[in-house]
Amino acid sequence: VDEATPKHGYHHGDLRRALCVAGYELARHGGLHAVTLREATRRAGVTAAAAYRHFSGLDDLLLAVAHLGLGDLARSIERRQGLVAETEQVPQAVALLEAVGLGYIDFARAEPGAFETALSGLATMEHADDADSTGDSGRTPYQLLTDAIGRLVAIGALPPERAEPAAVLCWSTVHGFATLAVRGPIRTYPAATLDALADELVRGVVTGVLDQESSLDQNRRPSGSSSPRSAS
Amino acid sequence: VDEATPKHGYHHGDLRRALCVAGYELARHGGLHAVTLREATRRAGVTAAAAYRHFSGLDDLLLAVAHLGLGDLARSIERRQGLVAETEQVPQAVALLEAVGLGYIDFARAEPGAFETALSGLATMEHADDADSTGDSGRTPYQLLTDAIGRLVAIGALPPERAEPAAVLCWSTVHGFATLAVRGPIRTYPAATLDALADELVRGVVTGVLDQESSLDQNRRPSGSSSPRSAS
DNA sequence: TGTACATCAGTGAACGCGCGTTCACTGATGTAC
DNA sequence: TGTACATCAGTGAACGCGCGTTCACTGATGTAC
Repeated sequence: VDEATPKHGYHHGDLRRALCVAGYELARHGGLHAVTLREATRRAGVTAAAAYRHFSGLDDLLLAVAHLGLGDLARSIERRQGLVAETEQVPQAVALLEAVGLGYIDFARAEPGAFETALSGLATMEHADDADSTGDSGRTPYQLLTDAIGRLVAIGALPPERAEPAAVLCWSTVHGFATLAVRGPIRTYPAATLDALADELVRGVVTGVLDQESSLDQNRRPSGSSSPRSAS
Repeated sequence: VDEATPKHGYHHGDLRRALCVAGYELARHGGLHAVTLREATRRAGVTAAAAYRHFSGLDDLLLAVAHLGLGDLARSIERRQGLVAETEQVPQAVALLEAVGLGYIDFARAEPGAFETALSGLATMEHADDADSTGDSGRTPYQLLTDAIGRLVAIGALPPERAEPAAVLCWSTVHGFATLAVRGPIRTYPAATLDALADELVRGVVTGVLDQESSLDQNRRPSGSSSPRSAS
């Protein structure tokens, strides 16, 4: 992800790459909305039409930019996981799952524009097998999440049929916090407060997911479990 | 929120209202991005410049549209709260808080475009005291949340100093799920599955928030509770 | 009650903007003989 | 090794688009006498 090194090989060298990087920079500073074919080509020192040699159109560039964001998100998670100390099997596996959530929140707070772009729904996160969308371990953010949960299943801390709902619940929780911390009402909180809240949130959801009693008996309470639809 | 009833009183009747409604309709069908001064005025059967008699510009209209969305969101929450059966103090208060989350998720799923617009950060949710942003009870979505939590505090189910973090955690969790259910990876899940997941999620977070043991001792585990910043 | 006037909501035309996309082109690169 | 040629990455000009915003205007409304 280094800039303005045109390493001439052919005409431009690797214009596709340069456009991706320029687009990603735009995303970082102005969010999804700021990523534009014309501005990306301008940054790359090239005519707008040149982009069409490497992308089918704007959407194609946006997708590539989103993949770059997912890669950085994966690296942010990997960094947190790298800090997990070795200990007994279960607590370590728990810590690795918590690191997924904490790294996710780190990235959203450090790079709100890139986060917004990566998670805007352009790249369907599960199927993002693009090389750019993986971290140093070669895994996408989603794979890092499912791997951490798979590990808990493997050591018997989570029943296999709970793996998928667990992934959804963890991801929802962390994603919501990240969103609110970036452009929601808690964006003005001091960083230390957000750190503490993030820790608590992540610990809470992981604990909840592993707690059989609260997660297995879905019909615990008789009050309406179906949903009234259509608002106003 | 009815359409095309110009109830002539002055020139147009109430053009400001008509433009809000037209803009809200655009938001419902196409999301924030689809709300445009020109299209809203077109829908209202009026020249684009006419909007400037009632709004200072596009942002002003967007804010008004977001407030309408918050109002519908509040009503969606109130609908869920209306279904809560009378029972003992604590379980009823718990059910009222859960209803906030469930109504929030209902609204996001039923009206994704309106949801996106209302929560896009235009209206700072806590300070949205506009009349349009309140439900039938005269309270905004945020007030409905803090009221439900305040009730738990009042009956001694939650220590007062936990009220604010509890609000943040509940909101984050529910908001994340709503986002992922609307345009995230679980948007393709069958409705019944999402219903079940939403129930589980909401119950889980409320339980977690009320569970003193997991929420009060913040330094339970020694592993890093500060945060490494800056990604990539 | 009727007329003159001030107000002001909505008009219609125009502005500049940046965008995505197209097209015939040019000129550097790599290849065939 | 040198020349002729095909390839194709990037050019530059142009297209139409819808947007937000401005401006002098008009004509209906409400008010003062």
